[in-house]
Amino acid sequence: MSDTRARLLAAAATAVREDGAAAASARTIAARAGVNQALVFYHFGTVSELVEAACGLAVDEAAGHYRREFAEVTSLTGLLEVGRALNARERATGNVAMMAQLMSGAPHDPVLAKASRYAMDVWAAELEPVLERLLAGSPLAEIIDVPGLTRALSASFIGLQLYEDVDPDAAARALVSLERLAVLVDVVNDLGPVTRRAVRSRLRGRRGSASSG
Amino acid sequence: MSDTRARLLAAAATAVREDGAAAASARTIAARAGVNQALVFYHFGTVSELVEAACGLAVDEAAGHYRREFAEVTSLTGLLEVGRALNARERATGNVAMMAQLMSGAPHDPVLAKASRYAMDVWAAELEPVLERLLAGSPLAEIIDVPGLTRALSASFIGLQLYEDVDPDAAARALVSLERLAVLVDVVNDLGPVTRRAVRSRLRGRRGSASSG
DNA sequence: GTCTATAAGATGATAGAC
DNA sequence: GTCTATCATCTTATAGAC
Repeated sequence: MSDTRARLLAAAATAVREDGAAAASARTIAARAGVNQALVFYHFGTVSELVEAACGLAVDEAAGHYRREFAEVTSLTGLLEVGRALNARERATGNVAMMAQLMSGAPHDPVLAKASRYAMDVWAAELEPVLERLLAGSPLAEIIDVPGLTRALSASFIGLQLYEDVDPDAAARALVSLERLAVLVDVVNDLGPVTRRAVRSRLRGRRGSASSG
Repeated sequence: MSDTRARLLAAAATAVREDGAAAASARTIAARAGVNQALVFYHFGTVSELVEAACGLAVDEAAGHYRREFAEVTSLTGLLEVGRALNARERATGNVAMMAQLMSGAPHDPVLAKASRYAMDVWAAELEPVLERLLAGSPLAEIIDVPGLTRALSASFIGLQLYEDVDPDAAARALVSLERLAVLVDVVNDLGPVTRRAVRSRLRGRRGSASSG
């Protein structure tokens, strides 16, 4: 890959992270890359397509880092700790902010919508099999839709990232409380036979009650 | 309040909802309001300040609608149903999309950050006392930080709103799976004395383990 | 309070020299 | 592949007529 292309891709990801999707123009990106503005259009056609390519690469790289760690997790508590480290690292690198910016542009830019969808799918593809494995055989398996929960978690972290720029203290507290909730799930998941049966029968009775009335 | 001011406020909220915060310029807002572009600056100083005022009003009005319903809720399942109706309605009116757009502009615009914080605080002020009341005396009260959970829920819905424009089917599934999780919390909350004690002791043993390990 | 006109600048995108 | 130059259009914001 040509040097200019690579520089533009790196600069575009940084621009989205630091300036936001709305301010990631051909000129600001090119300035970051140290190349001429017209090269954005020569190499990528439109600004959105450059951003799409750049964020796709960034997401691929980021998600790949955790494949091995995810594979080694054997409990929900363990997943929680990997998740905590992952979240801290990705926030520091700005990848979550990048995804949040991407998604905020999605409603009015089909190319950014496509890029956002790809990003969410990549992360979900990493997380989903882990959750599937950890919840197998649990009383929760009957009520929890793993693909759905995977997406809910991913989307929640996007929302929390945006909240962090709005009210850092409140966002940090919110994150901790989500982790507490995960501990609850873990506890229910690991109950002894008697308690387990009690919870299970209650879950059965309630299952879908929120949907049906 | 003058007619022009009111028209600009209504138009600004609509512009943020439908065009996105990035495209909500003085000209697009004024065009929606049917007034001259210069009046944005005469009445509100800057575009951001107009947007802030408009979204503040929209949030006040939206949150107020649910005060009575929230007050009448007596169970987590009941809260879930109010939440379901609330979510459906606010999505339809575009208020969640408006908040998401507001928050996406927050990192690079202090005025939008202030508006976002206000919006989150208004909703949290409605939801927090309800959760506090419903969880009082529950084994969960020991592990759940209600203010934190309130913010986590609010932020999660922002993330889910953004996800909806990216992948509607996946977002809908994610929402359902969050509701299922709420049923789990409700079940644990309503356990009989024996099961309750078992869960409680396990929660105690685990409490904070995610933080300390 | 509302308008026109305008300043000063940013934007996406293209043409054409090299 | 890279550059300069340019177009048409958009932006925030202000000055000043009415």
